[in-house]
Amino acid sequence: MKVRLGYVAMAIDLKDCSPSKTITYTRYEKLKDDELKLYKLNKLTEKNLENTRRILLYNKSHNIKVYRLTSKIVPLATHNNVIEWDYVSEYTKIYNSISNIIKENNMRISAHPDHFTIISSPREDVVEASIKDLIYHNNIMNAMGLSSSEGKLVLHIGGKYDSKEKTKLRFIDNFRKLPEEIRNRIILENDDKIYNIEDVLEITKELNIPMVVDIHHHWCNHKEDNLDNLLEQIFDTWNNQKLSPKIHISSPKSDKKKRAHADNVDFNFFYDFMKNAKKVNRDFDIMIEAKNKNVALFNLMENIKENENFKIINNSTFEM
DNA sequence: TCGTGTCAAGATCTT
DNA sequence: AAGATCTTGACACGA
Repeated sequence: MKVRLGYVAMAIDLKDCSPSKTITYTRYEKLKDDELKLYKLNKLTEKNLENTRRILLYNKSHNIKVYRLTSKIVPLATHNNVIEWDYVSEYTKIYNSISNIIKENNMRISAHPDHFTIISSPREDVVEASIKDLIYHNNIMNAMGLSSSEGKLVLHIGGKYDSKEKTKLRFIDNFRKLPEEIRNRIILENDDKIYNIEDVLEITKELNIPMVVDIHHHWCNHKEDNLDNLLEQIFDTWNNQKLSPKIHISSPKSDKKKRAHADNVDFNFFYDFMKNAKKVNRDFDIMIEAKNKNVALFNLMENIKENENFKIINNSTFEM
């Protein structure tokens, strides 16, 4: 069973390399005229794309194939009062360069629109804004040459609102109204408070889309502690996909802050899960969601090296 | 240049 | 009905 590790958004040891530089709306508003506003948006976007490119080159040199893009490449991208501008054709060159790095190195690139993007909300304005955000992510992925079968967007189900059951139905209804290209990108994740693995599986099976299980969220929010039965079902949601299954992992920060992410991934937390995964015995990828980002990945690999049950393939890949 | 309050966005709990 | 909290990296601003 071969497993690859990946990380989120930024490499913390790369100096001055944030791919999420931004401007607050308050400050944007204060800028003298549209020309200056546009200039500012352009400069930040260019920098973020360049830094994303640097990170991908870093990943290449460290043999890291799994990476999640930041959602903040284009500042204020979907803000209603910000001038509409073309953040794609302005930078064809750099998008193409990014695309080439991804293709040549066979990288798996995803994105995770943040918690404001909720298609199950009973509020129409929230759903509308969410669709706008999905379109933005889709534009970025297309610009980077990532097809719907490669560039996936991870979403959560949403809040509880009236009831979980009604919300699930609303999710399904609204999902079906989305453009096909976007529907094909969406994969669903269990959350740490409301929608557990069983809830998410119910929806992904109905919509025939993949599920990503977050082990930390599962630990915070579950009916059955045991993953044995569920993991195979979760991995099976990927059967008609080009990509192999993916899971998210992080470990609780402390006893008091169970839901917060720790700096690194606790090896025992990871190992407990891996024993479950071994029973399914299928190749998959792991997204590490720890404060120390890429360094947490390297730290975990160090622990893995010390354990005789694993065989190291390279900096980010191992067999069990 | 360093530290700290604030920031586009939602939802939920408290008051 | 309004405010605090969750969570996050980076801005904004003052010392």
